[in-house]
Amino acid sequence: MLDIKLIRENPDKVKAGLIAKEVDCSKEIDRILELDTLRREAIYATENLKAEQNKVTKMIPELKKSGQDTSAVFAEMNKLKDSIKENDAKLSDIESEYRTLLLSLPNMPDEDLKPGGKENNEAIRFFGEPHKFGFEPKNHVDLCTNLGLIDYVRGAKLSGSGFWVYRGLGARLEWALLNFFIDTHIADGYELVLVPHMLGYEAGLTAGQFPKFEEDVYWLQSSEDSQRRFMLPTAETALVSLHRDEIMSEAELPKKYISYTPCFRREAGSYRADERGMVRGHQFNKVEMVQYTRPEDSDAAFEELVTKAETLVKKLGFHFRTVKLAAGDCSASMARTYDIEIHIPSMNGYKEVSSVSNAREYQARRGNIRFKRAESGKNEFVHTLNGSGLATSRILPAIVEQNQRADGSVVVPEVLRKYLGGLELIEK
RNA sequence: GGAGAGAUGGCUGAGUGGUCGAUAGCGGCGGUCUUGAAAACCGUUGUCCCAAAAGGACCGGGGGUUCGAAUCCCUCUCUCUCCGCCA
Repeated sequence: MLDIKLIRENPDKVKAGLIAKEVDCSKEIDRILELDTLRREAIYATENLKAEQNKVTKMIPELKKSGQDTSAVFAEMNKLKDSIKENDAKLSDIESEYRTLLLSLPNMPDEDLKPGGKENNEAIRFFGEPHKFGFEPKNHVDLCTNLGLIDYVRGAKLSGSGFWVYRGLGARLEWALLNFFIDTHIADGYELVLVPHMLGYEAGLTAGQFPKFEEDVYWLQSSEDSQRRFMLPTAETALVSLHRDEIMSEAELPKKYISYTPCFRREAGSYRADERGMVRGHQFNKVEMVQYTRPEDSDAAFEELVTKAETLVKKLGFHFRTVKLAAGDCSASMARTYDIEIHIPSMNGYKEVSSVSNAREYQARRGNIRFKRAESGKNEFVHTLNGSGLATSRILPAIVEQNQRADGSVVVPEVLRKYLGGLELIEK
């Protein structure tokens, strides 16, 4: 959620910022400004009436005590009550439209981002070189199937397309990756948190998925609306709500969390020929990193998260590039995002394996997540940041493709061997 | 699943219709005393709306009764206890 003061004082700047993000919210913003004025007028009117009511209410016991006739006062109060009710109703209409619109606005992009979409993304760092093969490399679907690591057919049998089954060494390799990630993060001082995989509406609202993207997640049916839950699309949704409606002390910041969860996404209509196999499923495993920081610390935290993700990719032996996303390619809630992409031979290009973002105050405002500044005693919104560290569903195919040998066997990355009983080679 | 009891400020816990935004204790902060600390004593200490003052709102959420609600009624959510069931 954006700060209404910013919108009020600088509507053109906000409009321009969102246009850089390729979202034209000018109409919404104009309406928000109208509603903001109406809202404040209504508050003023209602509060004056309430003040009057409070004043008279205080006098009534004394009038009664002194035996005076109170019926005229009561009649007057009834009239007051009616107009208060009327005004309150008007105010609540205004506020509900106001709030809905305000919640629908995306975050403002950082000023140093290039405007526009994907085409303006900018690779800012490279590490290593794309792997070269002395033979015709196979794609990960064939490799995984031949080696018995992934069972695509039975995945589809169980749950339809977009699902797969990890089997045997494939399952163990997946688990080894998760363990490697988790151990690395713990060593870096992050707290491991295991969260529910089904979340209530408020969590989605805070993270910024709702109200706009309610259709992107899987909802669980329930007869009671208040009990309605969805399967989390990323652990970020849970971790960002961990401190919702809390005021933290300045000393406990930054909060550094990691969580492993499966992630559930509908991915409606997004299949493409080059996204076979495990690149875009409805369920995948991910270790997510989230930080809550003071505003002045979030840039450094962002760099820390990017570096952490890069280090994991590096340790697995991948060539990668880090891409600074243009404003329009950052997701709605985020002020800035860097993607880390690795080269997957069969996809003949780079695929995102981690996405690190700074939401700045956007999520904190939605979820009312604050900290008390020690010096001033004032409450301020925290900044929230998140990053994948990492999603396995693209790492495993990448490992298999990049580490394949001519005979179809796959070399296990060194950092994973200790999780696989020292296994060095996966072969048939 | 059945029966019952609760939800009050950072915590504990009073308050059952009229200066109650709320008694008290603990904790926190500031001070006195002390070489320093502890103890003791004194003071202070919630959040939000509004540019601010004035004012208003907030005693789990929502609704109602009343001139007036933390207090009465309805409803939802959550917590606890007992029984049953399951792991």
